[in-house]
This record gives sequence, structure tokens and C-alpha cells, in this order.
Amino acid sequence: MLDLKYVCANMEEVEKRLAARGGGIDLSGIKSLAAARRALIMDVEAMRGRLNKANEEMKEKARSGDKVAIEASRESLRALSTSIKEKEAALSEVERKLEDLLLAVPNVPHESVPVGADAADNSLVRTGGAPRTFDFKPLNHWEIGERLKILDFERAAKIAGTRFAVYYGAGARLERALVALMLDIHTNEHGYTEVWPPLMVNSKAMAGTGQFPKFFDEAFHVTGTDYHLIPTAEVPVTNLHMDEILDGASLPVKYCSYTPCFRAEAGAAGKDTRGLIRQHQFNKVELVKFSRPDRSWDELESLLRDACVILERLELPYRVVTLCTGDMGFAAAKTCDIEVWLPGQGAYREISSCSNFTDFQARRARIRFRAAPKAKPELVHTLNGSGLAVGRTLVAVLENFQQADGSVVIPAALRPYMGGIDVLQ
RNA sequence: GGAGGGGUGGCCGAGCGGUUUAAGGCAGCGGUCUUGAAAACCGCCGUGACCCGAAAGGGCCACCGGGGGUUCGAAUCCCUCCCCCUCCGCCA
Repeated sequence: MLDLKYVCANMEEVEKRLAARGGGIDLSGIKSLAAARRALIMDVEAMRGRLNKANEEMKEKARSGDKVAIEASRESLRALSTSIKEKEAALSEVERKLEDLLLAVPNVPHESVPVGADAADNSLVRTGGAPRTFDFKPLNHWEIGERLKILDFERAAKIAGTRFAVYYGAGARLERALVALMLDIHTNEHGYTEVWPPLMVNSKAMAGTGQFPKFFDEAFHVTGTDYHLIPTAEVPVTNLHMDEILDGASLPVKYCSYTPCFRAEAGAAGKDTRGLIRQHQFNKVELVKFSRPDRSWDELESLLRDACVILERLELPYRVVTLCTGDMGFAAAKTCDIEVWLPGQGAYREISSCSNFTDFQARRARIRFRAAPKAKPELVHTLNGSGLAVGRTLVAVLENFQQADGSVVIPAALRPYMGGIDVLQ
């Protein structure tokens, strides 16, 4: 959520910068509602002040036991009290409308974000590692997985549906090894605290990070409850500090969290229908940071580096791109994607998305900090990024380390986690 | 699932319709005293919206788990929801 005062004071500027995201965003309703709100607040406060004063006098009358005087005042005070309630009802209606509008407005892109319409306009930051050359035609990961009998999409469809997978044997082990490797690196080397959160959250948490109300249909919901399956650990972990005022000295707070993630993929019909790339359920190790506002852009850089380390340890070629205005998510001020090279597809595919949300989520979830012990609370900046998407990492390992005979070599960094398995065959 | 007991400021804890501008204590901050520290004493010590002001600051209103109601007036009474604790039942 954007700051109402900032929006009203910089209407044209905000509209112009939001327009770069594409899709018309009309802020005019916000300005008029904000003015109406201010007028109503002034009215209500003045009336309440009068009522409070009159009640002080009532207190005196009650003490002196002057029943006649009390009865005389009662009539007019009842009328005042009633009109206050009416005015307050009007005020809360205006505030509700205002909030509905504000909750639907995306974050303002940072100055450094390239303006563009879609993924084609994203800008390359750098590449890491070079794609290996194959002297045979590299297979897709689902072909490799099915041949090795470690992936089974048909039986997954039988028990669940499309966009699910079953892993067997060394495949299941590989998924688990990747999770362990990622968590070990982030906790031991990068200073993150591991978090194991609930996999279902309430709608307040979903609103805090920006999934609700706008993207309700992209999540799975538990019928008859206010529980919603998390689409990413970002949701429970960021909202851990909802309604809190953090000690400035504790920042940055850095969490990493392995969780399954659940996504309805409502708008993705026909996209990546085969394989592990786009599943209703997938594992992810997520990095989440709470930062002082003046440090958040540096924290985004280090978050990005922390995620890249995993790819480097796994000897997987990747590149980093900055998403353009048209390709960014709703809550982000800036997003850098890490894309891994997939020889089976002959393409770089997203494996991590690292974003600075500035104070957008913090305002929704009321996550603040005090710069000094007696200072006024300020909103923190929240950041997060995948470190990494585990299923897609497994895809990358299978495709990049496949051999001509159909086997897959386990990258050295992963072997300690594979219980003696060096090659899948 | 059943039966009870609770949710008050960073924490503990009073309050049970108008002496509350939320008592008191702890922690924290500033000061006096002291060579220094401790102790003692004094002061400060919540959040948010809105108004005035260039600012420093001042004013005003709201907030005692959330929402609603009764009343001239609600932390206090009523309804409802949420959460926590204890016991019982069931259970991975």
C-alpha cells in the first residue's frame, strides 16, 4: 500500500510512474475521498469535543443529585450523540472505500527500473558460468526423469491432477539434498535464521504481503475456514513481525525458510504444461529480510548474491536480469530475477526472483522499527528472494549434468547430501 | 469436541458506569548526589489520525484482544467473533 499523503501530494508523478507498469491506474478517486475524509474527521472531532465537555458538566450534576438539570441536558446530548454516530458511520464508509482503492494500487517502480512492456524489455545485469556444450542432443528433464524412473507425472495426475509430480528413490533424495544444501549455506555462511512456519495462513497475512485482496484466485483456500495455503514462505515469514515495532539495532533481520508452496496457476493455462517447471505444489527455500529504509538497496544486492552462491556451488550457468516496469510483481519496487540455463529447453528460465518491496508491505502489515530508543517508529523495508526454487533447481541439475548414456552426474557440492550416490543411472 | 478461567501501556498488575489526564511497580532514558559505580531522590517514559506552525513545538480526537450494542457518559454492562491458559475426551 502506498502512503496516502504521498499519493495526494504527488498525484501526477505517482500516476506517471505507475503507468509504466501498463494497465490504466486511476488515482482520481483517492484524492477526492481523502479530502472528504479530512473534512469528516474535523467535524467528528469538534462534535466529540463538545460532547466530552458536556459530559464533564453532567458528572457534576450527577454528583449534586440535580435530577431536573440532568434530564434537561439529556435530551440535547442524546441528539448530539446520535449525530456523532451518523457522522462516524459516514467517515468509516469513506475510509473503507479509500482503503479498497489504495489496496488495489501497486507499488511505485524504483527510478533504476527499466521502463518496458514485458519480459522482452528486461535488462541483462550479468551472466554467471558458461553453458556447457553437448556432443549429443540434451533431453528435457521430464524425459531424463522418466527414463531414470525418478519422476512420475502420470501417477501424480491419477491421485491429484495435472501440475503435480511424484518423485521416487534418488529423485526424492535429490530434492531433499537440495533443500539441505541451500539451508546449510544460508544459515551457516550467510547469517540467516532458519524458520519453519505454518503452511496455511489467515487472510490478514495474505493481505499483509499483497496477495489479497487482488490476487485471491491465485491461491488455494481451505473451504469453510479462513486458512489459505501459502503461495510462498514470503507470506508467513514476512508477516511474522506484523503489528510490531522492531529494535533498530536488530536490523537487518534475515530469515530463510524452506516450505512447500501452493499456487492455483489460474492464469497460466497452457503454459509449461509438461514437467516440473510450473506445478501446483513445489518446494522453495525463501530468503526474507527486514531492513532500515536507507539500507534496503544494498540489502537487495546482497540478497541477490546470496541466492547466486547456490547456483555457483552447484556449477549451474545462470544470468541475472532486472525486470522492467511491465514485468514486475504488484508489491515490488524493483525485482531482479536469476535465470538458470536449461539445455533441454535451450533457454534461461527463472529460478529466483529477488525484490525490494520498500515500505509497501510494511505499511499493509504495520511492520515498523525505531531507529533510536526514543525515536518515532518508522516503517521498515521488506525484501525477499528465492534461494532457490528447489524443483527448478532439480530440473537444472538433471538437464545440465546429463550424460550421453542417460545418466546424470551429481555436482560435487551435493554429494555429501546424497548418501554415497554420485551418479543417477 | 465438552467444561471452566482469562485477554489492560515494553513487561507485571490495579480498576468492575462519571474522583482515570489508565493507579502502582519493574525495565528504559535524563538529572541530582558520588573520585567512579551502586543505592537513594527528582523528572521523563505508548500508538495512530487530524488541525495550526517554515521548524521547534502546540492543539484536538481516538485507542484497555476485534467488531457491534445499551447509555448524556463504557476499560467497566450486554451480544458476537478471535486468541491464550487449565481440566476432560479423542488423536498423529
